[in-house]
Amino acid sequence: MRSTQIPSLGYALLGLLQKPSSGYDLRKVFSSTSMKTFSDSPGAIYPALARLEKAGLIRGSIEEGSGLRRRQVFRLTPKGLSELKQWITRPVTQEDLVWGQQEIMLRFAFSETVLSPAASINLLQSLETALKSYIDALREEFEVLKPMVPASGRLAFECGIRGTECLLDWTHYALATYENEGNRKGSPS
Amino acid sequence: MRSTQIPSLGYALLGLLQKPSSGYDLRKVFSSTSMKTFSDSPGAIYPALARLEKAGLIRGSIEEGSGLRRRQVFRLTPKGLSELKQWITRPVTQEDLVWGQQEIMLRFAFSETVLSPAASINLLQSLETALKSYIDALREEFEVLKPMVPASGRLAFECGIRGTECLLDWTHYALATYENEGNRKGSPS
DNA sequence: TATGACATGTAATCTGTTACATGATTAG
DNA sequence: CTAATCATGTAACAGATTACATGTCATA
Repeated sequence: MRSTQIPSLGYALLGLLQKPSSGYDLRKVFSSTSMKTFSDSPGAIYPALARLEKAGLIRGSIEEGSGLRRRQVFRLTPKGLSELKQWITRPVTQEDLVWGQQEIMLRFAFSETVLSPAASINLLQSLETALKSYIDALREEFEVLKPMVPASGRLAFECGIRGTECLLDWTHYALATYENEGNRKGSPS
Repeated sequence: MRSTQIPSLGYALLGLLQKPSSGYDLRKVFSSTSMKTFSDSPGAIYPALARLEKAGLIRGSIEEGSGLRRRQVFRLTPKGLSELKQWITRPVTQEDLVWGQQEIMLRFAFSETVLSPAASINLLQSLETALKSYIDALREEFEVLKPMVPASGRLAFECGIRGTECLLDWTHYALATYENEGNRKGSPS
């Protein structure tokens, strides 16, 4: 019951298309950088691009400049940019956390260039709020679960809690980083 | 290119079927506990159970005891138990880490009851090794990436590194826990 | 001119999601 | 008797994976 109609591969593509790219370029990003969580297979990317184009979020144009091979370069449309902005701006829900941090991080990674540092800070604050109540919920569930499971089960659950706490620490670190940057800009050099 | 033919829902079901359960019981586990990452929808679970039964890994039998409703209870077959053991015992690869910690934690959570505390310790040690080299790889990639991306991109990447380090800390904590338990059992009370 | 890398795509298949359908039992 | 809940499923569809197909260009 995710509130999204576009799967996260779609948003990853929209985000990367801030810089116009071909399908092949995008595949290389997925296979070479540590966005390997996304598939670099043509059978995933080309259909996804076709869907985005059909939805009017991107626009492909065949590039025939300097004796190159046929290469279709995709660009964000205004509609696509606005969809991307909405996705980033959306408040972080408990559901987002349950389902995984990956998509939240993707939103954050794109937030600064698609919108602004202020938007990044907003997203971090929203994440911080969601994390705090999520950690409380996990701790409560842990108390209930503790007597019912073997040591490995308890430890696995604790791993989840620790990971979430670690993410919360990171949001504080990230917010501090933005504050320092703001000060450096704001104060006379 | 995951080395698994059975999707992780299948293994989650096998693990839970250490205790014989109906499809409905299993759905309740997914919806009520924090295994919400798995779908609790009948359209996922019943077909998955049917596949496992077809593969000979579980066996369903209709329970007609005390005027109950029709209820099919599934049990692990010897083949299913052996498949489950193999899945847990498999060494942790870099691929497993890229794809997400979730499945590794599931393996660990089941390890103690399906196999033994010794198996849990083995899995932790395998995870530790994989994490160390993965963290090195991430750090290297970070150095390359750092000058090319905006602050939010750098921070998102750092979040990944920190999360992985946090997981490594947890493996040490978990190993220490098992050592203490071993001592308590081994030493005179 | 043949080989391999570039670039794009399609087809078969599998899994999961959503929504609906079925029947049995219990509570009011 | 009727409504709600238990328990099981199915059908239609979306998306990903794998493997294959196609054509272009560079180089040997």
